[in-house]
Amino acid sequence: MKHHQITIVDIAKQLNTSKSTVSRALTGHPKVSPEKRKAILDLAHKLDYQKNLIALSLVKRKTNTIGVIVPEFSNSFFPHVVMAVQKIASQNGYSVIISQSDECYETEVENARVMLANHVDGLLVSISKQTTDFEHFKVFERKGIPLVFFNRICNEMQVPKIIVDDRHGAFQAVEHLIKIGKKRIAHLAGPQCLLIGQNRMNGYLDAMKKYDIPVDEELIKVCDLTVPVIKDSVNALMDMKQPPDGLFAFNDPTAIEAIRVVKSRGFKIPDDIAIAGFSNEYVSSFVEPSLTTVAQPIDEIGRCATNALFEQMKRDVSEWKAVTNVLNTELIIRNSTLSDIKP
Amino acid sequence: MKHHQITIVDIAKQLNTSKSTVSRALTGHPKVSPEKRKAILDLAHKLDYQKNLIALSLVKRKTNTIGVIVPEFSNSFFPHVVMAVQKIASQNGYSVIISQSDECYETEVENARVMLANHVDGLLVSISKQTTDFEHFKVFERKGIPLVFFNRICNEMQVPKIIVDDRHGAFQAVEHLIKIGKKRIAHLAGPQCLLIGQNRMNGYLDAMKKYDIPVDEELIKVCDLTVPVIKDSVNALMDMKQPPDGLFAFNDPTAIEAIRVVKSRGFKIPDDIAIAGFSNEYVSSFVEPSLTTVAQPIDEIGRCATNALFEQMKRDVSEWKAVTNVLNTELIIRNSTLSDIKP
DNA sequence: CCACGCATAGGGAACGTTCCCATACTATTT
DNA sequence: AAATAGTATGGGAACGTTCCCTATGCGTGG
Repeated sequence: MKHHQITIVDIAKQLNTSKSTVSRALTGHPKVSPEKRKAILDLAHKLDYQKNLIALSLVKRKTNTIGVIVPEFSNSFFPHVVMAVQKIASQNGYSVIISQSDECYETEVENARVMLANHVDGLLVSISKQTTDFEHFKVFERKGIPLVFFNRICNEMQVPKIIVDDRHGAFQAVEHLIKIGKKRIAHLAGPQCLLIGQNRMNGYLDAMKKYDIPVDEELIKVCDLTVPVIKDSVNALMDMKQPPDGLFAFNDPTAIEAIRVVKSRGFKIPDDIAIAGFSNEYVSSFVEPSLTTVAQPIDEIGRCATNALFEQMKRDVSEWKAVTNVLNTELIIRNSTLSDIKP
Repeated sequence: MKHHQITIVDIAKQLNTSKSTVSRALTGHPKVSPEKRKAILDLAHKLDYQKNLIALSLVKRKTNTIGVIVPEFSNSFFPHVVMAVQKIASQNGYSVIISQSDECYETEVENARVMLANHVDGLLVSISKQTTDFEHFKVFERKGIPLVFFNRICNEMQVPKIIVDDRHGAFQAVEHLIKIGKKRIAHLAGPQCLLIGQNRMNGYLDAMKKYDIPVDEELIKVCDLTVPVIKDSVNALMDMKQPPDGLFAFNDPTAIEAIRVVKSRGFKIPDDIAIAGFSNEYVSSFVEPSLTTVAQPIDEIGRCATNALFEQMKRDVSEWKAVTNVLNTELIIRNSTLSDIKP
């Protein structure tokens, strides 16, 4: 015994009218007599009638759904961005389909395929650390589906991008390390295929250059964001004859892992080595010592990206804009770079 | 100039065949000649053909989508559960629509409405702290759409439920406080409309009873999970003539807030007051002192809930089961209840 | 009294797919 | 050689909605 869904045809039959009239009444079309409208609305309510958005999507060729592809949910950054996205989307009557690439290229391609098959009206993407080919996103452009990158962007595509000023943020963090008197400053760099990896490294180099500190290649370790590699890198740094007295990490999870290693080896933070991260994860204010970091305007990133997407969706393909929106970062100084700890 | 979507009809026309044959070739139906199949598959690939899942959903009356409604994403618990859900869903060829109620009843009702309109094939729910009426979920039962509650459940509905043994977990935490010698143990309780609020309170009472410690009503403060209320409650406790020497909090964020207040007033943890939480948030191992807490099997909750939902979806409405799956918790002892801190 | 305008209502195509049924053709069996 | 079985193919309904087009009925002005 199949469950029958109530449709406008059912309502029409019961009221001896046509599905056209019922449709008009339900969508608030003016040309329908008040009595009939009331009868239809009442019956619809009584029967728990729910418009079938699937059918509507088919005929309108528009799903009122946007997709979001992010690398992962394990840190606080992306869930918080998604929160902001969902808020704006639902204000505009849109649903959100979220998927995670798990930092894996193949999964990302599959995610994109699912988004396409589900006919999202627009897509927000922050790419995985493995992604270097963008064919799976270019399909969207060809099909006329707007795309907006945020945080981790694709440079070779002409679409709106929301990023923070990673280079300047990194510069600020390293400058701060220099200003508190550190000389040998190491950098745990992120994947260099990610633009943010390059930019944060460049910020590091900018600061070193500005203060005439020679860059020691040995002090720059490119990591892939996995715990074992971070551990090895930090151990290698601290094993040096002249270990670093300052450390700027690609992001907070990396910095926190570095803190763990450094502490377990008996070094004092920040006196032996001062450490700074990037992204101001929720957890960063809680670690011991609390982590100096570069904060990103998470809500604003989500809002800007979603708004940019909706703007794009309103426009015809021929009028698509490709502005890159660079948001400001803020250096947050905490105990991992402050020697006089207040209670 | 509208963007035209490639359909099976386009492919059929180009190859002088019918849409039926194209459909068969694309779905892997056996009765199609090898040459024709190859020609169709090749052309489909060449044209970037993407099956329209919307049309498919309409004809199959099945969307291959499940919905998830959670209270919020601001802590790590729900995002991690959602990760597990998505993993299993995508393994089964299902997409996931996620929405947050923001702990607000009205938003939850709206979320449920959207899920219904999008015709999800099943729904996973953890209710908001305000929810006491369940009409918006009962509609799903009436429409034959399976529903599974997890973590924060609805007792009055006969559907599968995945919970942890909150009562026993709370008991373990409080027993631990008693065993390390604490006598005046306070409880920062959660909303009593939530079953987990009641159960954790009961676990607290169980432990007190077992060890013949009289319960002082003044030591039980019901909170609503907002920071100001937690602060006030903790301050009130510490202002008492005889302040508590142990504290069991409804969840980790509450416990962490309590740690902040207690520390800022100059009390020593755990010597003056030992503190335990519930849920083992990611952040809890990083706070100073690290927090003793009751861990929930996050992945398992997500997996069990999703599997239960898929089981239910396979069955006819008349054969729906309503088993409640109670998962075990684990007490994790950290420095907030350990006086001899190792380096 | 008839033509006309206007308001309301109904019929039916369209959206893109699947799947049942019918048809045409080929191969097998008696 | 004819009947039969089987195979590949095409036609068309169905899913639930919107919206264009047409029909009906009514009142009004010439």
